[in-house]
Amino acid sequence: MNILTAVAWPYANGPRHIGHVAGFGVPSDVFSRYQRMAGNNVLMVSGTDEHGTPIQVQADKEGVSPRELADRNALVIAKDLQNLGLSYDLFTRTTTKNHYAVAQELFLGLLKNGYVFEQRQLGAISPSTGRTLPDRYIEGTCPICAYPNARGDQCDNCGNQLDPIDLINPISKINGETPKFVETEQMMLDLPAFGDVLSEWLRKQTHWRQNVLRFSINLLDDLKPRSYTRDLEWGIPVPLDGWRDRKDKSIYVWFDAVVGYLSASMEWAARSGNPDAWRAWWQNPDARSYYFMGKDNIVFHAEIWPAMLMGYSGIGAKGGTPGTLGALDRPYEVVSSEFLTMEGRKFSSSRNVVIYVGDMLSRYDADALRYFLAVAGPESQDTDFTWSEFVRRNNDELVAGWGNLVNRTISMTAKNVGSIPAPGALTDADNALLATSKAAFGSVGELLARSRQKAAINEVMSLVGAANKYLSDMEPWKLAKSDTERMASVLHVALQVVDDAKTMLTPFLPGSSSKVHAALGGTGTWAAMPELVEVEEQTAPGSSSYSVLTGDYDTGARWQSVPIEVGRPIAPPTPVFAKLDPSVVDEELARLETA
RNA sequence: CGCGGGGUGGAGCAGCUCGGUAGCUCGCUGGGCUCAUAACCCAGAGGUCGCAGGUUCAAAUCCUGCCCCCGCUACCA
Repeated sequence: MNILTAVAWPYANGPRHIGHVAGFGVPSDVFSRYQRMAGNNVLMVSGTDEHGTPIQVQADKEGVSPRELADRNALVIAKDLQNLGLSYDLFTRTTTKNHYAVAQELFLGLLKNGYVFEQRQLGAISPSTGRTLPDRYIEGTCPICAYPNARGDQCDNCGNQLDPIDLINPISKINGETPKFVETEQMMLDLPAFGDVLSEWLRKQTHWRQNVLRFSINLLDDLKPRSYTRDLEWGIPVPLDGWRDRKDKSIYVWFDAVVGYLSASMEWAARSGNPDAWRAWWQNPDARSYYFMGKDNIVFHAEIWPAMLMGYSGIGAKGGTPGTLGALDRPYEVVSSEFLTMEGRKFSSSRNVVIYVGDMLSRYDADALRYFLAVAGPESQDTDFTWSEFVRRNNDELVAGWGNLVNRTISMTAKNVGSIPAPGALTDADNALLATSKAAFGSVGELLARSRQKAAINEVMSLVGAANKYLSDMEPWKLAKSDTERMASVLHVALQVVDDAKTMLTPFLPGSSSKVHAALGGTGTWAAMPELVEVEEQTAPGSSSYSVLTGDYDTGARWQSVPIEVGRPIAPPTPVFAKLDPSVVDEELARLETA
């Protein structure tokens, strides 16, 4: 089967923190790596989301162009994701010519079918720049309770939803000036025209996580036309006569970002040498697309993006015909995570309640973080990241459970045999453990296919526990002195289970599984890692180059138990995981307070 | 009555759809083992499943009301 893993696009206004990768990064990579091992044809795409007001504002503050800011942050983010081992087939950017063209094509297709219309709208703009001032950038006195620091969209004091124009003494949070409320023309996406088809479609998605589905269906009650454009230069030009060259109009960043899934698929296809290859994931009833994100993105992936895809394909209250790309498939599943909090508080860069991915990876193994996020991440409810819990999970579960099983098994083998021993006659206990191990591929695989990653990794870890217990029961270190033939059988069984567990842990812990693969005498690449490469625009040779993540992940690793090869040399192992000193908890907490 | 999630032994969670004397990982106490990164194995202590009612032979699980925490409300994942 063809599987599209569509990963939310990190916004390039700064480095990403571990909450971001908990939501979209690690889960999507675990999923993709599993699907590839299961023999499916995976296309995993994403990139940095680089347009919009926050980047413009940040760039102004730093005195650079938005493009320069985006260039810098895009590279930082791509490197972080690379170091985390996220196996993107293509991680690109929204500032490519290809993306501009595809985003504009979607807009025109929707326009042609009547789902986009022009409307004059009252909105706040900054008098000094003429740019749209989003609601949350406006503050003022609440007209209801007189609270002086009410936000443009809501009063934090009385909880009422507000319209910024009603605020008393509104000011811009960006530069303190008084916003101007003016009527400007915008292109609107006619979301109500998709109410019926969205409702019908959503109600069929019973395989989605319950909370995601409920939330999505709930949103249908309040479908209003949404502005497709903004008064902002830093965005994709609106491809219409009279709009195209205007410096004060562009496509709204969200409507450009979601198109990235499609444009990145097309860019990947072009780079692979077959420009039509993307169609196998987008125009194929046998293909499935899975979208990974944090819960704040649900509305864009369960409502707006499906509406755009349907409208472009000629589905909706106004009918229509597919655009020149042809009809496009909707998401098969929107896999949304909840939120990770940080020592009990919400992540906040400005208040220093934050751990950046780059900082984390400079001090700890990628797999230590990946393990924590897989086993304790916000899969179906908000969860809290604490340093003490991170250290505990690492030391007591990853190192003491899995790392030690690998270490003790391989050490004994190296010391007593020097190679993978041939088994003698197997006992009931031997066969029982082997059967448990083999059966786990089915149950763990099924959980992974359904994105129940916590349950999946827990099941593998309980196999690890069973193997540790098996060794305790069999005491091969005693057999080394009394019955080397029996010892050989026990070690053989244990090594087989270590090999199986290594395979099943590969989606979660690709780096350390590769080490275990090598320690068991395996050769070649076991779990491939993404590469950062410099590329040129396909459609515009000679234009400026940029960096993308890509890779060849077809390593031959398969989701199955492979009989270990008797006679393969086994050397004394080096520890696969590092135990963390408990003092890092205090060190990190101090870092949070002072930095 | 804006929406959603949650409140289960010291910590983090599962169980709740389809009611039947509470489970997992870790920690703690005691013991064992010594191959292994003081790792591994066994045993034990520890919970009236947020509160109050109700339905039922039986409720963590269903119903009603209440309390508390978190997130979202469209540009902070």
